[in-house]
Amino acid sequence: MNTRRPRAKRGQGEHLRTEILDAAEAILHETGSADKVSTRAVAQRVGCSSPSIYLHFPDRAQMLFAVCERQFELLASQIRVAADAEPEPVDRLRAIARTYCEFALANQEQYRTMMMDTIAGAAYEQTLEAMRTELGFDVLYETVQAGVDANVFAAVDPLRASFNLWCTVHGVVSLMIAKPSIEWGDDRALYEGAIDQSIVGLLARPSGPLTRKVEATQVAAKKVAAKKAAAKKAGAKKPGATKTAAPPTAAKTGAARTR
Amino acid sequence: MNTRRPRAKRGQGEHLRTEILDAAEAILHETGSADKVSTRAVAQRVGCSSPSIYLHFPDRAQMLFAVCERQFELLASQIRVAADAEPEPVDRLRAIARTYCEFALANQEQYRTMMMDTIAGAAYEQTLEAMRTELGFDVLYETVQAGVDANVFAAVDPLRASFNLWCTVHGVVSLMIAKPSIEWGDDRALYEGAIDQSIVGLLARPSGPLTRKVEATQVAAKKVAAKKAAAKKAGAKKPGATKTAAPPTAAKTGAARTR
DNA sequence: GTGTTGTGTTATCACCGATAACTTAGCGGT
DNA sequence: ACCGCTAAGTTATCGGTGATAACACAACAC
Repeated sequence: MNTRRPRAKRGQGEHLRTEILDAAEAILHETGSADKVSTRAVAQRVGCSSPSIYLHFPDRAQMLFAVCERQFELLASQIRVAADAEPEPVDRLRAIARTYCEFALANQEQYRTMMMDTIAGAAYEQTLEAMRTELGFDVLYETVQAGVDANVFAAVDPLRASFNLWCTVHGVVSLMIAKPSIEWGDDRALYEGAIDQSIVGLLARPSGPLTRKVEATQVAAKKVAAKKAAAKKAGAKKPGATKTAAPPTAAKTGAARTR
Repeated sequence: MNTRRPRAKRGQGEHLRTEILDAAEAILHETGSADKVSTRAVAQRVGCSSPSIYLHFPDRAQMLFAVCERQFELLASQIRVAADAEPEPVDRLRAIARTYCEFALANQEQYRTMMMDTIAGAAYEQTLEAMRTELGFDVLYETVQAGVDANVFAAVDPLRASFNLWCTVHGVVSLMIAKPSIEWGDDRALYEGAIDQSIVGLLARPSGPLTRKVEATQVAAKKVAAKKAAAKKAGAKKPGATKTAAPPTAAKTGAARTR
């Protein structure tokens, strides 16, 4: 209204930008719905007028993208850390995939806007290219490659195998995110099962020269079975991660809009 | 304005409903973007006023949902037909998955709104339950079950295995749909590869009592490898299926909005 | 004829993203 | 000390959205 926002100093125009991002992130977190992150809502929270946002972002979409990107920057490092904690390719692969799933379910709206919405256009193409490293795909690829080299995995094309694993993992979390009203059961058991099965499919076949590897296959398979049983028993969900975005509320209130 | 729409007879209220659905479907098909299917646009095309839509649908979302559901009704039968054409479990599974992918890529916007958008709420929960049959999940499950019974597949939980396959397939098509600007290469090769790898992971291990099945595994694996090579060579896309919805155009023109 | 009600309409609200045109504070140059 | 440029915001406004309330009227039952 009348209370003008104190103007930033000459070089400090960027400050409002981060303020906008903070506000948008807060709204996204509170409402659990990207739809609610409107330019006006953000502006009101920041304490500026809505056109001011266009001083720093060409688009509402780009603003939202920037918000999500901030979160996604953590993903690669999380994956890297999780991967480095496991020396064996199989465990390493599992750790990578698990971290990816946990991240997606802990940041559902961010994951949705980045990975399940179009938000395309020329500006985002290269950003998505960059996301290949942000998503930790490199780590995944390296791990598969290492597994193939060590004859732990079958001699498949590592790029293709990595992509397929990515697809599976994305598939399960995106379904869970897109359809929160479905009775999925234990989230964790669900994606762990999908991961396990994908990895099993990747393991070296006994056809090769090494019969010793057959044993490895068997061991891994047994491990998988045991894990499944354990997961099935544990009815309780992981404490913090899944419910951050509160999807049911979002579904009732906000999601009736276009998206 | 002044030209009132000729009112339907007493019992014929439903007629406008289908007219609305037709118009919405046409707009969806022409623009390639669900965002463009606004109540006003539909109303204008039908030749009625926009509030009239609310006579037949509680929501814009439900209207869109009804449009997509009409398309999805074809999926189950398509899957059933494709499955019945293949007697062997492996081929059957591949046919099911392939049909699913082709459907998704041929009806991208419908697939997106049904499977990648929240549009949740109480009304859709049961509809999604019904979708389990609409998606042809039953056929998939039965096939996996049959394969397990015939010892062609490993003795995994068929439900879980089916779900995992569904996840993989959904993962690959949803990524392709969500990110049309990425250079995916040959669409078909992509999802065929993912399907093959998933199926290979499902095949019976030699550990079982039947050594004869090992051979089957080998044959299938070889088939997969051959297919991959062929797919890699064939730069041209399949003629009809993939391009119905014309995703690149959609990305350029319509999809710049929020979604 | 006279209600009742199905089938619509017009008018309107509260939003939304985006742009044009205007303000004003801060800083460099003279 | 002043002047002007421009960065950093503003107000006003446009066209569009989903949704609702209040009204109009034709068709049918009685």
